[in-house]
Amino acid sequence: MRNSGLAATGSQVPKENGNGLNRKSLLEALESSGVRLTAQRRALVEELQNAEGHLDASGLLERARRRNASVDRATVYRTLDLLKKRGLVDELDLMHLHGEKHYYEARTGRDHIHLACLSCGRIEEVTSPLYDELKKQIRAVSGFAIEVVRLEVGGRCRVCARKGNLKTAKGKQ
Amino acid sequence: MRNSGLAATGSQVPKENGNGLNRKSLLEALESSGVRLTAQRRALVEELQNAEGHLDASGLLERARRRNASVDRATVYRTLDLLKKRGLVDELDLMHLHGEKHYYEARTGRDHIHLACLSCGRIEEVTSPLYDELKKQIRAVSGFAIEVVRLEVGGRCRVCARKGNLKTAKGKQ
DNA sequence: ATATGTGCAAATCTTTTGCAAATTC
DNA sequence: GAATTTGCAAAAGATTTGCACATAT
Repeated sequence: MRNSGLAATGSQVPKENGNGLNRKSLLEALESSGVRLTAQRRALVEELQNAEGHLDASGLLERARRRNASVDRATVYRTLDLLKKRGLVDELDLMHLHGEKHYYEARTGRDHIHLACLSCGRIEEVTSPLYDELKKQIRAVSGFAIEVVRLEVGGRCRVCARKGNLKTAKGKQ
Repeated sequence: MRNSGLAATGSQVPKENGNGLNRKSLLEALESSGVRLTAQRRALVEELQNAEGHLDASGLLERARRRNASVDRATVYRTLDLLKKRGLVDELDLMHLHGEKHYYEARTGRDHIHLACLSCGRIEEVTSPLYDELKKQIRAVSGFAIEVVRLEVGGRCRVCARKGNLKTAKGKQ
């Protein structure tokens, strides 16, 4: 079970941006498909791209407002829509650990699995060849043309499991 | 890739209730863990158990009201909370095909994957040994004590993919 | 008698929408 | 100048909460 190809990274750490696994940046992907962006939208896309970890709409709004205080949340949602329609971001719930909001992340690397600790709220990410294989199998057997896949796990992280922590992370962040 | 152990069922068909794969009913699970239910809650649990396919909160409310017209939605949500806390239901989003509501299903069988067709809205379910293996691997490598897992796929079903259908299922149901 | 569950109404939270003004092509 | 984008305010949709009353132990 060791050395299975599965790789894990904590999410407090900046996302690996530009290592061998990654494809294009969001901006590159948009431009190369002929989408013209306003300055406003470019700024939003950049913030999302540069974010460490997962951003929700209001987090993205907050960051965008540091550049331009007059950005409105409607613009954030409309820009996220644009990215979603093009399959450039993944939309996550992180097991509703912090209410109903959605989290977004640039889809510029390899698909990964999100693990949410129900005790401490920590989010971990893992990739696995088995995951890719499973997707292939689903495609083959169901005939589905897969466009998005989301695998989320809830439980207790190694540390909390050892401490015997209760589930308490459900409070608002 | 054939005969891989992966099994698929369309969700218009009643859930397999009582075949070899299933564990206990929700009621059995609750009673055997010493939970006492009011008539109201028992009715809700039964409706959820008997539902074909996936129910959202208002669907559950509607069914419950056929028995007792005075049930309130708050009671539905409170009962669902009870079940969630005990890990007896799975909470799904079905790729937000119909807005932000959640869908619930009794967790009395084997974990399965949900495939949502973004064109026609059809939901299919598949199980796969690979899925179980992947969960085992995640557990082994991350150290997570896994309590819930949710794998959702969005795309176009075999029929819509063949027809070249566009994505249109996003309208409210 | 004490604790728990229920209905009702209001509140909350996130996301979406209509519209007029501003910006872009 | 026609089409798209923006901010603002209001609306919408799902879920949660406070509270007085009802039910259960």
